Amino acid sequence: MRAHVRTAEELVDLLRARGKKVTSQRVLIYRMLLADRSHPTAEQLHSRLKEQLPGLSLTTVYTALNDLVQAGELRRFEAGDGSVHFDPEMRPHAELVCVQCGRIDDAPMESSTPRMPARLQGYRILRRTELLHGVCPACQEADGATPAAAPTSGLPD
Amino acid sequence: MRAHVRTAEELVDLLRARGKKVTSQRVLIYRMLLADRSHPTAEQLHSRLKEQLPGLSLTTVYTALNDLVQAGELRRFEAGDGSVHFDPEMRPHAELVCVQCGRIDDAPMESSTPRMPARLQGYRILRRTELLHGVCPACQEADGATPAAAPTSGLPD
DNA sequence: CTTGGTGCAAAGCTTTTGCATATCA
DNA sequence: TGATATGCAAAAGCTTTGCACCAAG
Repeated sequence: MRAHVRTAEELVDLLRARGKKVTSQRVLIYRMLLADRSHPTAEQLHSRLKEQLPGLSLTTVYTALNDLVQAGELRRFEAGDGSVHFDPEMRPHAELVCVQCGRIDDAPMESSTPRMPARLQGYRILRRTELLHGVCPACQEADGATPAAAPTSGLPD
Repeated sequence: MRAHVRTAEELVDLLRARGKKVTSQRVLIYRMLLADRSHPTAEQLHSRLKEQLPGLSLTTVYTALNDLVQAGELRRFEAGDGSVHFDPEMRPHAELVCVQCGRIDDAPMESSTPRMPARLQGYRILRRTELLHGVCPACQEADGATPAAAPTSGLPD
């Protein structure tokens, strides 16, 4: 089993291997993706990329992203509020989604099992997505005065 | 902590308690929801309901569903392909999503923990959604001749 | 030169919104 | 009566599609 692409160079190889063309747009898009751990939406990615390549179209971003998802090099998930996000991290993990500000972090899925059975109730399981909705540290503070939410002392974790 | 609504009568009480009005549409919608374990989309629910109440509008279905979700009596989730589904089952469980036919089943989340920490990486966790994408039994058979996928003999389930 | 990619505009879907009317409390 | 719900049509937001042009192999 091949490891997942983690550098722009590997992405170029991947494109070639799939009979795709290495365009400046894709190199840029993929590079940005790999450098970005914020789980951007297509739209967010596009607006960031336009700073470097003003002519870049949203359509192009979509097709590039879709290609990568199909190639199994990019994870696509819906945050639960209708927004669609992309994550180049392919190792099993959960997504921490802040219901207030929309921020998303990866939760490395500690020792507690990445439990993904090969089969369950007759289904052949292919992949797993775990979303943990909650309130991020920053929003807890912003909510201010809620001492019960973010006390400095011992929490019933 | 109150148990979740499980009968149409309880739903009527819930409506009253929230200062809502008990309309024939809502009673019908809620009844249908409770009887349906197929994780319907708003559109599916609407088309089924129209058989009983031809005049029912999709808008009304949406508002009724949104109310229930807000009341914490209905779970809303995105299947991963853009479709949005509703599930009256509020006990913690995973969703088995067939990537071929779109069927969705609940996975009771056996003994293996409904592990939902109160906190994780500083986030205060409110709820958890687990999606298991795979191929359902029917589709495995339909894919036919794939003996490795759906043998008639002992499955390593 | 042949195939795939890009960019633009238009089409498609799903969900929400505005508003007049009907209904429940 | 007074407030909420309903239904319709229109608006919105996001993603895909059709097509002419461009660029990589």
